[in-house]
Amino acid sequence: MTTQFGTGCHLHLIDGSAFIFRAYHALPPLTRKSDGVPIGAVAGFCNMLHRYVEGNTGPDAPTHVAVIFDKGSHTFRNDLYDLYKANRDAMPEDLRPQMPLTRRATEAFNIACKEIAGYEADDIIATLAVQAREAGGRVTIISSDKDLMQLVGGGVEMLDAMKNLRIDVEGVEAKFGVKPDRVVDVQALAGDAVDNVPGAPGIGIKTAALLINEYGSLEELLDRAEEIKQPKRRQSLIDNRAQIELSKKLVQLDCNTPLEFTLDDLEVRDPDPDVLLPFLAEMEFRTLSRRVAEQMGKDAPEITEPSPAAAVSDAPEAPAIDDSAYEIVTDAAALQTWIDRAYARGHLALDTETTGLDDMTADLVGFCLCIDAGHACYVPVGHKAEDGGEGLFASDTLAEGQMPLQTALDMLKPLLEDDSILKIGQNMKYDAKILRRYGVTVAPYDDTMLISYALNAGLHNHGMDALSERYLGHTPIPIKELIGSGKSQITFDRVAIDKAAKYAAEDADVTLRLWQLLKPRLHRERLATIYETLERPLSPVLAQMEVNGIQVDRNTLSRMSNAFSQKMAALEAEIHELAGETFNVGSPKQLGEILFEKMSLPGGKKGKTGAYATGADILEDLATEHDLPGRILDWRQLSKLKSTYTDALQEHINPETGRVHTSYMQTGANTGRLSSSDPNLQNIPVRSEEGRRIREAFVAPEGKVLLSLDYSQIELRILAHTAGIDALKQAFHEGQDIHAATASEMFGVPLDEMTPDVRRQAKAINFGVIYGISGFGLARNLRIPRAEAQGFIDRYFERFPGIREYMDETTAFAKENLYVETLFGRRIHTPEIAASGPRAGFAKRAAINAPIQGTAADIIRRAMIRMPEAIANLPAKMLLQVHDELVFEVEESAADEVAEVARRIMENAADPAVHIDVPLVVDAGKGMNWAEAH
DNA sequence: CCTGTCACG
DNA sequence: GACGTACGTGACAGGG
Repeated sequence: MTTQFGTGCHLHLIDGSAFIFRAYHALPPLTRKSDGVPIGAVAGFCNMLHRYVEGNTGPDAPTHVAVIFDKGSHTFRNDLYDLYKANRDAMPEDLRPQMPLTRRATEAFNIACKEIAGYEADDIIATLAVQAREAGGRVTIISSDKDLMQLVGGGVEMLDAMKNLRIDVEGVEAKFGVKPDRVVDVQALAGDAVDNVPGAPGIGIKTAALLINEYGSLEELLDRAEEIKQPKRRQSLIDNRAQIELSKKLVQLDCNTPLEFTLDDLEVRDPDPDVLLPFLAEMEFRTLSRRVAEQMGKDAPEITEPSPAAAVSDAPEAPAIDDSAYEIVTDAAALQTWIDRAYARGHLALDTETTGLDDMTADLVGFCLCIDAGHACYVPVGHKAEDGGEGLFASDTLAEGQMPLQTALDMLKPLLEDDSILKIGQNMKYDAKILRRYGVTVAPYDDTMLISYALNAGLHNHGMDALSERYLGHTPIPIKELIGSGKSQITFDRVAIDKAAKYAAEDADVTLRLWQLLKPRLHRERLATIYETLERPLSPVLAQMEVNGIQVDRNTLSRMSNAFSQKMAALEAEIHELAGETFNVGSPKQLGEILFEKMSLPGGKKGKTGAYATGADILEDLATEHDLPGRILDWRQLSKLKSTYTDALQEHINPETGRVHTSYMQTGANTGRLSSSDPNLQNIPVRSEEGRRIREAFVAPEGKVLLSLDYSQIELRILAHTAGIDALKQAFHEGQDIHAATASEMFGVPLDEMTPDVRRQAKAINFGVIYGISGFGLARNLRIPRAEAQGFIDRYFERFPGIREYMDETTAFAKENLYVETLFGRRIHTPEIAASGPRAGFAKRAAINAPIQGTAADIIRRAMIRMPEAIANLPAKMLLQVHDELVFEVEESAADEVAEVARRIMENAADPAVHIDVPLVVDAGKGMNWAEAH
């Protein structure tokens, strides 16, 4: 029995997003008990819907109702104005996964649930409201969004559900000073900070209303702007005409949204207990389930309390990992089935297969999707036909039985970019960068590697094979079985499709299972905040930095290589002369024999392998005995610079971009530091004059400069704060030279009488403290007798007793918990702390160092995560991170402004999560190259 | 593949 | 009382 919508009908239109955000902010971050999935917003949303349904009685009750949602963040307004809503904060990470659940909740309450890609909920509401009004019905829009006020009148009203306040034509006039049909004109003039609608500068709602009422309409006003008496207003309108007209287009709701349903489809329906109660049970809403069941005269559904044992078990039952349910997708219809399944589920595991390991150059060979454990599909798109040949003779034509690449991309793109669909990957930065090159921006995504790192840094590696073996008891197919290794290695596009499919599908399957297992642990182990604030959001930032790359001048490097070659040849001749024979200068073994056997120099010590140690410290000691060790040191320095830097860096210049693109490993260091490889741009020389010149090859393009900002003494500042050392804190507050201040405090030398040597010793002690000082280590570093070094340490602890306390407390904490924590709560596991013997010493020092190094790492991560938004409207790119330094490439004219913006972000990066008792100071430099900027 | 060496923070 | 020690990384060359 359906009623044709018309006179006497009453349509309720609920602004779904407003409900969700209200629910999200009203409730604490609740999680579902059984698996830790965040569920607070869904709970609030359901309560609001329930209360709403309950209140719908009496003569004013709706005959038709719909909840309208936004879909995706990109709408036609973004095409009009790319900054539209650009100042909105990103959706909180724990809210994203709840979005699809709110749709399911609406359907469970048997309320029509509508959204249309590319349109805001407001446009759909506008279209429906106009249709209903034209059909002679009444409309109530349940929202307090002022953008909807333009719709009020002629039977359309708004209802602020929270304040239970009806807004009619008079209400709109009270708010905007004009009738609803002129609201857009006022908004166009006044602009809107929330939505980033520009409007006319200097004109607010009051003035706008005044002008519109005087001239009748915005168009009339703009045409007759010259007549305005107030010079400021007149000028603003004349100067900003285009911007005002654009603003009007942005605030004007679209009443002609293409709808695939009619008003009749929105008729009020009673909830079906067999749908609603199971849903509430699935969400584990105990109170609401009971209440709803009671009202419906049904038994409350059973919600089992997860047993504590189940909560800590790492291996829930899942189907065995085998390839029986892996499917090769070769046509659009089959792919669409998988895409539909992903939409229904709200998440999917994704894996890409490519021709290589370098995500800047590798080509796509196939995609893999997994939605339920054990069920995965492989979509081959780039496999080459077999023809028996290899290398030059290998076929370049595509193999049969694949989807056209572009078709697959076009179909997958909306899914992979959909805000409400979570993508899951293992090391997703790689896949995201590959897909980015094909025009697909994967978001939002979870990364099992990063989840594992947040949970278990220090316990094990976070590669897929290690995780699969440890948590699933399954050894994935080694890639070597497909592509071989060494000289005969082939690229993935030469692998037969059926074999590739098994490998790829297994990877996606394993990834999904790991996610199902590890993700809930984040909440259970109270590490969700670490993952959500320090890991997940950093990944796309790093991806962008890697894509940016840094320009490296090949000629500079090449010239340096030649110069090094010549000097090395001269040194080599000299070395052979001094040794009395020719030998391989680069062989420590041969060198040791020459120094300690042939020449019988003192101090020859053999290591584990029976070879003499010939490290720099030993050669430096020997340099007083003979000329040879010094020449070896010089040769080694040049050899290092040439092989690792001036030669190798040239090989890393990307031919397409002319730049060097490093790869950052987010899980590379246990403490939270990043590591950099291929090439490592975190160890470019700087300490020696000769080495520093290599930084001259890192340049800015014409018209731009490099900007380098680095934290000054960040680890010592963190130590002063965490250990609560008042003398050090005060020194930092007063901006003193911290090493000199330490020396003064320790040795009683007034600051103005400080000698460089005493300061140097204090500096070594300060570093020693951060590393977990030992008399032996300090003695070796300072080249002083061990007793003397121990004396320094004793005196240091006497002057700063808080440091010893910090060390004792930290090691005690580590022994108790087998991990230590940064100020932000990042956990670094220290299982070795329980060991005995020399290993315990290592573990103890690592445990002392980790919270300090790790807190510094957390701080710069926070700065990096905030940086893209801070510099979004500046001509600047963030290129590199070197632990306490960030390097930017900036248009010359904006360099100083960017420096100040970035400095502010870096200096305040700990706030508001942690208040550091000591100011964080950032030094900035700029120049044509990295040497000048640093 | 492992070890020694050395570049960085 | 002896032992071996500064913390965290990655790249390269030599040598088995």
